[in-house]
Amino acid sequence: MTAPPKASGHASPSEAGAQPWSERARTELRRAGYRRGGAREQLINLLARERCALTVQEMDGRLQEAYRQGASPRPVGIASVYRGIELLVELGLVARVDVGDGIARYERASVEHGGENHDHHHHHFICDRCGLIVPFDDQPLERAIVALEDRVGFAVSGHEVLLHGSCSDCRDTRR
Amino acid sequence: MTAPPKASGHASPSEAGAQPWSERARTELRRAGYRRGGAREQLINLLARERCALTVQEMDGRLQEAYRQGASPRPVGIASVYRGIELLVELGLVARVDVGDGIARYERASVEHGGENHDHHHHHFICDRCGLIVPFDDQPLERAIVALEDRVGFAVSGHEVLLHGSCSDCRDTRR
DNA sequence: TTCCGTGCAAATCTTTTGCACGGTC
DNA sequence: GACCGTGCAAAAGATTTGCACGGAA
Repeated sequence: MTAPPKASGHASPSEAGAQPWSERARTELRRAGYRRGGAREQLINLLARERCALTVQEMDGRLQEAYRQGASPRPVGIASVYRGIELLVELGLVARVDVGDGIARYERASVEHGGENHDHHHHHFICDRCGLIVPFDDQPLERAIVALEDRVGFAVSGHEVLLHGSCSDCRDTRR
Repeated sequence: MTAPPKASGHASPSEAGAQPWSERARTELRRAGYRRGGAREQLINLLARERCALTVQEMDGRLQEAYRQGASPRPVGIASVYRGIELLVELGLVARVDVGDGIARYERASVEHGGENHDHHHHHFICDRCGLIVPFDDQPLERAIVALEDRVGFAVSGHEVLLHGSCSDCRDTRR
């Protein structure tokens, strides 16, 4: 857990309009009292570009490559990736997804507050044989979960559904 | 992935009757060609006793304590816990649950084949503030997932639902 | 000018692997 | 008697932390 520097403004999430995720992320960071920095900025841009979950290794790899191609003045350290991700998760801007292989993955969180602007809310199917991860969404499932959230005695802030099994390729190739 | 020693019998799951989980586990292990061993046996008994997810550290701690109290001739090494768990997961007898703190948890898997004997199938609510894990089950949710499983183009062998949020204690104690 | 954000390297923690011995089949 | 299962210790990864410097406010 990180201690916010000084937290100048109010802490409630902004109106969460139809603005792109990267804008929302920058706004929330500033609102929470964080300064702007090069590594964090590159991380946001990277996550904004991706739809589905990435590992820290993958993020680091892409940032290294961007550096090699002259896109940034200095290399982004992997520690900064971890620190940036941790912060974004704390602020609810990024969701962590554990598919069961012991490596954490992260993707931008969709806006869930108003119910509108589900800017790509989805869940994951995992092939336990080859590791393939396929995103999917399903409205009936979402409805069932929302209904359930009201019934349980907790303040639910997010949910995650994982389907494990075999993808079509692996099913055919019966080992 | 572990290579089965010799795999004497057929590999399909047994009829999965109303027998206790520990019995089923021992049967499946034998059926898959594995021998019986002290550490594995103690691990099965431990998991059979627990309803919800345990970390490897927790399992190891309880086995150490059992040893100190003379319940076993020699201490169970943590490597054997990892190896035993891996095997049980492979055979579908144990399910891995990742709640998002980077530490793997394991609990016995319920029988899902016939639909009967759901011997404690459940999902988890996680308090992201204090780490509390609360199991819950919900029939409408299960129905939605089963319906979805038929619709996706994969062979789904299991599913997991995680609700993140704040438990009543943490919600009251607004930090 | 102050204090935060960052890169680098070391430290920590979880999980895996190598090896030799004792037990199961 | 052959080969598997296990404990111990070392190794391998993933993630976190300490520290000094450059940049944002």
